Amino acid sequence: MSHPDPLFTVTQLGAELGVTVRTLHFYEAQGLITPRRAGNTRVYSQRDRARMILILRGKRLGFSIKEIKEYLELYDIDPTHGKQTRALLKAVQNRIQKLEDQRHAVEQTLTELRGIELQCEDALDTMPSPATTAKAGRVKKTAAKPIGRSP
Amino acid sequence: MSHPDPLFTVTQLGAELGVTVRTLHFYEAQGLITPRRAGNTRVYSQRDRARMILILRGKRLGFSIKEIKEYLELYDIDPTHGKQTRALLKAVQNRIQKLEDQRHAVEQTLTELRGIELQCEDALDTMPSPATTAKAGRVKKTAAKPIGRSP
DNA sequence: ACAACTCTTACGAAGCGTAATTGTGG
DNA sequence: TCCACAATTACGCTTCGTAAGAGTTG
Repeated sequence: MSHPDPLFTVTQLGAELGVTVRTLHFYEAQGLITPRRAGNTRVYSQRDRARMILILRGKRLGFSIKEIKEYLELYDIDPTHGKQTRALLKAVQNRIQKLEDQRHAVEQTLTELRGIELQCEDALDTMPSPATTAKAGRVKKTAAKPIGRSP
Repeated sequence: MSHPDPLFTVTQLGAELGVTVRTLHFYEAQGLITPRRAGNTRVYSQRDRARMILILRGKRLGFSIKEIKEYLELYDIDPTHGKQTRALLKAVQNRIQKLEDQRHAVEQTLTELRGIELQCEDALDTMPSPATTAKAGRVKKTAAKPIGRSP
């Protein structure tokens, strides 16, 4: 019962959580955490640390600072955590939808990029080598056009 | 032979390419396009239009303005388009790598989000309904805790 | 005196959106 | 005179990184 509430300095908490001091300051300025002060110096409690962990998790999952803040505010106010859970569920489902869309976009872009990759390689094959202006065997004359015409 | 080089105004070109006037101005400020001027008014040529199409394609594929600019500069200078093609190939391969990484991250995040989604639904089931403080049958008492413990 | 922190203030970056204000041709 | 479009200037948004300058504590 000697340490019911260990405290941290910015640098300590930052090091423990793997974020910079600037980040802690920033989240505070955004109203996500409100460490107490010893005079002018910030002092972080366990509760601040816990909130930071929630915040960082939210970030990993792609939520914005604003979204995370709203969530935390619900969390603070609603004692049953009912509205809070429902809000979170909605947010999570929205996020899932966005990520699935994004996955589609990534797939499409990858496909297109691989096409261009092939065109480039093909063009380089059908081209005299950098210093060897004419010597190597040019094999196939398939029109190269690296970019710009196709789609 | 009446129209060897049709010209456009900002609004016209913007409409045709599906971008705003602001975008055209911005790309010009970034040095990607340099339309001529009729007095003070911008006049876009076919060449400008062609460059814009290249630019927009680059954007679709996720390249930055700076990358696109470098590419266009090579394209302007190198007559054989050799260095240009090799540079493009590298850039494309880098981009492919990044997108594959991103795809991985998206998959992971989706998995985690679906887990949280289930936890939320579960918690809401195991919880008295919003106004019906106690009446419905609470079935399973699986610890709910929507977020925060199971990093 | 110096190292090691801490604090505050503020510009930078990416890619335009969104005014706000001022022409200008018809 | 009024409309429609053109131009310039510049702040806003997001999430911190990166100084810069100043104070403190041991």
